[in-house]
Amino acid sequence: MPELPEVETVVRSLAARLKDRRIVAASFTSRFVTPGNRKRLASILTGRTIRSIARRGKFIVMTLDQGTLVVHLGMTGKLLIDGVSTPHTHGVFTLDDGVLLYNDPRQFGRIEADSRRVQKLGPEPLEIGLEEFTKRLRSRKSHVKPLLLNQKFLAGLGNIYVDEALFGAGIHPLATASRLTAARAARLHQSIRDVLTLAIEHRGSSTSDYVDAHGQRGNFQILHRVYGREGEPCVNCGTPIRKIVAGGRGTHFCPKCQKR
DNA sequence: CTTAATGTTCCCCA
DNA sequence: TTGGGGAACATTAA
Repeated sequence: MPELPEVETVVRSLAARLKDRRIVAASFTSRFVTPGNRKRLASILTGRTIRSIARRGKFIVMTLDQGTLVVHLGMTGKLLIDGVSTPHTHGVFTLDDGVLLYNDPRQFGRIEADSRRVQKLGPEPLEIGLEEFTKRLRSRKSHVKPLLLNQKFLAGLGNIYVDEALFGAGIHPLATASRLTAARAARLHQSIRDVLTLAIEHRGSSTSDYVDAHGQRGNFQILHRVYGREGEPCVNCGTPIRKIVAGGRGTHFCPKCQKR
């Protein structure tokens, strides 16, 4: 479900309902989503008031009157306001007004009361300036696709938006980061901003089961230009979109428009 | 039955 | 230390 635009949409859809709500009870059932002492986590959160909710990279960060609640949605995590409990509900936050559920079939997500993982993140892609972005690219010899997936390099991009951003910039996913010209680095910087901004406007991509906190799907998937379009014609040149594996992930690109 | 899926982390090797 | 490849983690759908 979750890359930067999806997490941003979830945060926006949660904000008004969660601000100043008190957690009157919490319970957790997954040893993967909530590693360690689940009862202790529940007791830490019980009685706390949610002061604010924000996104950092792909993390949802709730600032409490005491401490912090950090949620990562993994691949299939959902936070649902007043949702219905299912066999995949692994977290229940009973609020003074309503209930917040955490559903996650694959259990790759995490619910934690500390922000150590958030502090290791690289810069926000919508905030970093061109100069700093170019400098960071130049210092890395890796292929550009796995580099953009690295959350320490840049926080928030995932498999869909890296493929879309590289297409927008005309850069091959296996291009070497340090060898990109200044002009191509600038195109990439702008392309990342454009694709993320547009995806947020369209409330994220629902390629399979992503929904926001009210169960509403996103619409950006219909505007994908390469992701999930293997064999279909490139929107620019008509060449069939190719799919390879890069950085261990399915990677979609136009072999004619994207140069190494 | 096999494969792939919006993610992260760890391990092995160069 | 950097970087690539693969596996692991759980589950579902094609």
